[in-house]
Amino acid sequence: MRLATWNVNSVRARLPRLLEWLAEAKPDILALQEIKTTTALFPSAEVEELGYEVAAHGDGRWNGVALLSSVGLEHVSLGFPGEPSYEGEPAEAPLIDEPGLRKPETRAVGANCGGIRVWSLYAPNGRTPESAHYAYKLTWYAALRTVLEAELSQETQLVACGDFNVAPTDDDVWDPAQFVGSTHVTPAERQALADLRALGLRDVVPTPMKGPHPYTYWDYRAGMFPANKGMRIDLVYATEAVAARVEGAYVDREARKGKGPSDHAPVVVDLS
DNA sequence: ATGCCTTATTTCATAAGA
Repeated sequence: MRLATWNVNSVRARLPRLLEWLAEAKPDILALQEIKTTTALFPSAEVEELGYEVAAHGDGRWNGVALLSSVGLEHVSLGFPGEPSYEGEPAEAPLIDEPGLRKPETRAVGANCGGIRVWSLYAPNGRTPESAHYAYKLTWYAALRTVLEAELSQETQLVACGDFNVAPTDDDVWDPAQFVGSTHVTPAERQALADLRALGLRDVVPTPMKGPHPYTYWDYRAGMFPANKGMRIDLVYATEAVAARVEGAYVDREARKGKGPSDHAPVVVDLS
């Protein structure tokens, strides 16, 4: 069974490349992030034509996640219980019934696929450590931890994957000196990842395919990809039972090349 | 080395990304 995760940076802008990649890589399960469209406008028909069932969770211009599966898609969760909403300024998100509370952003979708509980996750960016977005990021991680802990008491086969927007170690950024004072590398963010691993989840580190670092993201600007100045922020966190099934894992950096790529590459994991 | 930002929208400018 082949499972993959890919931040596509707009599923509609990326549709030709997504369809091409699906036909070529043939994942059984694909977790998508930053679909940047609504659930209704997700190109489900095109994907279903390739044999996938689709669970999409998007609310417009930002964020949005989806799960594609050719091995079943059951018990779909759009978001998760207790998922926080961004409560800082500006007040962009729609209000829900309770005064002052906004609707959670579309950052998580879960489903049971081929005997595995799978989550496609898009963690908040955080912007700067001083920002309300950063506090929200840590709150979101704490809520995610609570939900995964509950599910792990029931499930042995579970994968939480996606764009975590945190580089687990200094080896996971092209130049740690460039990231001093930035998000993605702070002790609190790395602790949030460590707290997830402490639940019994293992970081399935992919093979880079080029160079020593399995980066998954390269900024569009300034030739960062050709220079291989990247970050490893797209992660696959798997239970011990799933990790024991891993036959191989790699970063498909070919998908980052050419015309109209996402700024992230897919992470592909093969399971027995 | 596979190229020197890209996306959707409140569109010809802006906010956000990480």
